[in-house]
Amino acid sequence: MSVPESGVISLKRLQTACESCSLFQLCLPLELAHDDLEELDHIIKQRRPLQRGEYLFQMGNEFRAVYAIRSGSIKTFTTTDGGEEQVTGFHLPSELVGLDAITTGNHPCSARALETTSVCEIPFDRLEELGTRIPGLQRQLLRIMSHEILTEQDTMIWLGKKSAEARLAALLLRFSSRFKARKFSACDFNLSMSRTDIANYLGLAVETVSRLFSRFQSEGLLEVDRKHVLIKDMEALERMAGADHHS
Amino acid sequence: MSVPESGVISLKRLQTACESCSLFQLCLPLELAHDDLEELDHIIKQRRPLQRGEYLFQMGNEFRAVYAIRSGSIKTFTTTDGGEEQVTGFHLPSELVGLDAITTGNHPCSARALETTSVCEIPFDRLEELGTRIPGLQRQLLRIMSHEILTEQDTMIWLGKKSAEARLAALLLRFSSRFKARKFSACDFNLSMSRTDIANYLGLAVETVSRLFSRFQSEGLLEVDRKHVLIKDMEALERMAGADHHS
DNA sequence: TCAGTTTATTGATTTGCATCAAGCGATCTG
DNA sequence: CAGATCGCTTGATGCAAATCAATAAACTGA
Repeated sequence: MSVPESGVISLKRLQTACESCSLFQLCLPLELAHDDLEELDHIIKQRRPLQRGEYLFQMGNEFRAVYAIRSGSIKTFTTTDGGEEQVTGFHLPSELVGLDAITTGNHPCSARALETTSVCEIPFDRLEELGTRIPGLQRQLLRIMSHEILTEQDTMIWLGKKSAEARLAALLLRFSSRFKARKFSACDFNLSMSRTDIANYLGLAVETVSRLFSRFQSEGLLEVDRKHVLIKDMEALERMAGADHHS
Repeated sequence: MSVPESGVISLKRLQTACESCSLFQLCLPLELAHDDLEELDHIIKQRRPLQRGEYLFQMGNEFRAVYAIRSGSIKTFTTTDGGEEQVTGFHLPSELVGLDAITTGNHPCSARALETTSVCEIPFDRLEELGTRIPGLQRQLLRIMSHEILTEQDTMIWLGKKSAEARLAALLLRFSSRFKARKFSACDFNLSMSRTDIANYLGLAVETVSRLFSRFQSEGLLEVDRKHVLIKDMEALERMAGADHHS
């Protein structure tokens, strides 16, 4: 299937996109009328796929659009004063990236492809305008943002209250449930990001993450092979992820 | 000034409220027309002030409204599986509480007054409906949520990458700039929350926070007396807050 | 295909902060 | 007003995870 560098995608293609979960987060729970769907289609642009390491946008760039991931994966990160990188999130197909830029008008973080990644661009001013005419769309946008706040609160708890093993277990479970939501296997998936990125996101050292993977494997909780993970004892992981730092 | 237990507040009162910064976050940047302001007024309800320790809402409660703080302060927190409390935020006058409940329809955290606190209740369904008619209002709502996401990303960086001293310094600076935004002194303010709450929020032990306050004072960075803080060397604090964990 | 680079793993050592312990002032209560 | 409880502070000790160090394995590109 050939994809134009940038241009309106057909309604048929949008529907296919929804089905293949790529626009799931914004469209599916909405049950949009045919006309609304067509309107939404007209403002969405398909972009040339990004190669591994390419930037979707960089910190400080002007905010014009949000992006729905169709396939592949993205990491977002900021660069601190000291030049250190802090990973703020991993983003999978169906999810929306860039919503944290609304207030400031500039992207507060950079977004980079972790593998070959295909995204749709949704100009924000047009989405906002469309939202005033399609109440369900506006509401869904608020929902998505509210959900993002929730996820981040969860992450804050990991970082503040949980041990290294609990954090990694929790992250793996989060991935698992996100894959499951897209009807993929919940136990068997690939990590497109490096150990360094995982460690960075979890506020740990690479060595610690590496050791934990080894330990989880030796304890029979899972199998890891490079980027591939196979969860063998989901319940044990859940117990581990739930445990508070000291208890 | 007597306040009805629950009822429509007058337009005049709403304007006063905006001026006194209590609805700042939602109204002020908006420059609403007189008619719009009146509409907004009709959906806002003044609630009886909360006493210290009283709940505004509890985790699991049905989500019906967001709350704008007029005076006082609120802490939000979740309770983990192990019964441990995790403070997720401190909320000052002019700020909105409860936006994280939109997705789920139930409050994911509890909100409790840290001191005598007066709030306005804004039924969410009516706010949403009003937003479809006043585009500026809808946009402001998105902005506020986006800003909340940003703040939390910041907090995640504190927890993941910063030393104990950097975290406390950063929190004090955040308070300082929030007070300043409300045209209060940026250097001289009261902390309505306990050391335990601060420690909890920052992912530290109470003892560590206490030691840090003592050290900051002995180094001449600030003066603390019970709940009162006077920042004496803002730049040193900024340097401290900016430093990465290892550098 | 082979040097050069990046990424992952494992071991030894250090350290920042939690934990344990004890004391003190303030507020509560019968 | 005495005893209990709570919030805060300070000191001594222990441990989880960072850091340092070394090697292996996997990519990179001429």
